[in-house]
Amino acid sequence: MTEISAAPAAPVRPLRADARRNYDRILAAAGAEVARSGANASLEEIARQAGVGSATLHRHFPTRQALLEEVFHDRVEALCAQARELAASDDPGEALVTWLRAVAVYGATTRGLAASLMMGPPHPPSGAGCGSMLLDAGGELLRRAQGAGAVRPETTMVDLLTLVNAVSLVTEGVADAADEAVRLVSLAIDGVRPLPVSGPAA
Amino acid sequence: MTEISAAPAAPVRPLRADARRNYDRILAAAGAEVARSGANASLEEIARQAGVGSATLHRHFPTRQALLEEVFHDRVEALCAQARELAASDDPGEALVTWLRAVAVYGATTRGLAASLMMGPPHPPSGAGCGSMLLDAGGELLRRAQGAGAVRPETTMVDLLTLVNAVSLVTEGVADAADEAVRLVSLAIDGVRPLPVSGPAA
DNA sequence: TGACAAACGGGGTGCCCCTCCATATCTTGG
DNA sequence: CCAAGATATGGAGGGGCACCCCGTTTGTCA
Repeated sequence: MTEISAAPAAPVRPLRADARRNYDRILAAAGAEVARSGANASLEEIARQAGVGSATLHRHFPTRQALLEEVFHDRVEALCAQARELAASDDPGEALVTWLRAVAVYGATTRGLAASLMMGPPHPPSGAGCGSMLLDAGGELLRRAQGAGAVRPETTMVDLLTLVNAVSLVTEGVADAADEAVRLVSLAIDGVRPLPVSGPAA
Repeated sequence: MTEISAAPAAPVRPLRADARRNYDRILAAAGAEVARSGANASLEEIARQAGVGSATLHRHFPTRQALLEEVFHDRVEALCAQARELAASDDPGEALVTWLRAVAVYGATTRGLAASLMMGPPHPPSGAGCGSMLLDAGGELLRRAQGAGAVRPETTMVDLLTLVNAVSLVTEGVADAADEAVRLVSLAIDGVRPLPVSGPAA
């Protein structure tokens, strides 16, 4: 988890040894710097801390988004793993809600993550980026929850994640970000109207 | 509404004529530029388009936030007016929801507004800024809705506006921003769980 | 109308993103 | 083991932006 694993899956040609070393250094520096300053951290500062020239950084990561994507890859993967675990739960409705809260907390406490997820193609993230990973992992949870009748059928994972991400984005950097995020997500999940005499999942 | 009205309420000394002219020009240019490029519009470009030096802009508006606050003042005031009208509705629950949707649409379609509202002091905006204005105006609606039993009593206006703002922020700039915003806000208001046989407001 | 407060804006500083290209470093076939 | 060629590097430079200093101009009012 703390180990930076390696370059992307199948680079047609393996990177030269020194190139790969720099790649990893940049990623490590970026992780630290983004944690400190958020998604707009200075790329030059990252290069400086990694001990490489700024050109090297730009060669490895053509866009800021590409860098962030890689920085957060492991953390997003962890969230996906959690989704897969929760998919085995015998209360699919609660499983989905639990996961959404977890995503919100992660996003609210991990500086830059939410912003990074919003950077890609407008909203339905397309490729194999972090957005799509979450979308896929969560999709399964949503399907099950809907199957169990715990969630309205017209709900989509895109909407849910957009909402959760919006909350993360807005609570990021606040003192008690995690609490705030959980509270807002819970509000959105439960709605603002009073529960009928006995709620569906009370 | 389209007229830029004047300098803030009570500047202890009235501005000199040329100063006031520049103030208004800057505000107009800022409105245009922010509409084009969002809350991060270049301040130098704004000064350029207003035909003033950048120092003049900084003298009138010490921070970006101060400028945005003034740019959006009228539009926020309009939303507050709408809130006051809606406060007379005989269905306080629906009135609140209607207003929240309106705020979301406004925020999603007015580039920079949502970002500007999030810039101030973390979340419970304090002073007499746009955030507080909305908070006050909406507070009345919320109180009535809660009085009518249409909204859970522990809900706060700060949370509601934060949520709505988050949605605006995230949908800003998307093609069908208004639709998207309304859909997400509605989702958050209604919650994700299926309605019981007959919903409270069906 | 003249003197003084008020306002102005050019230009400087420091930071940032991104690219070019002369140089240095790895890798591999002989 | 070594050279030739492919790869990778990073300093320097172009273009922008935010913000401030301070000599100059412009209203204002007695």
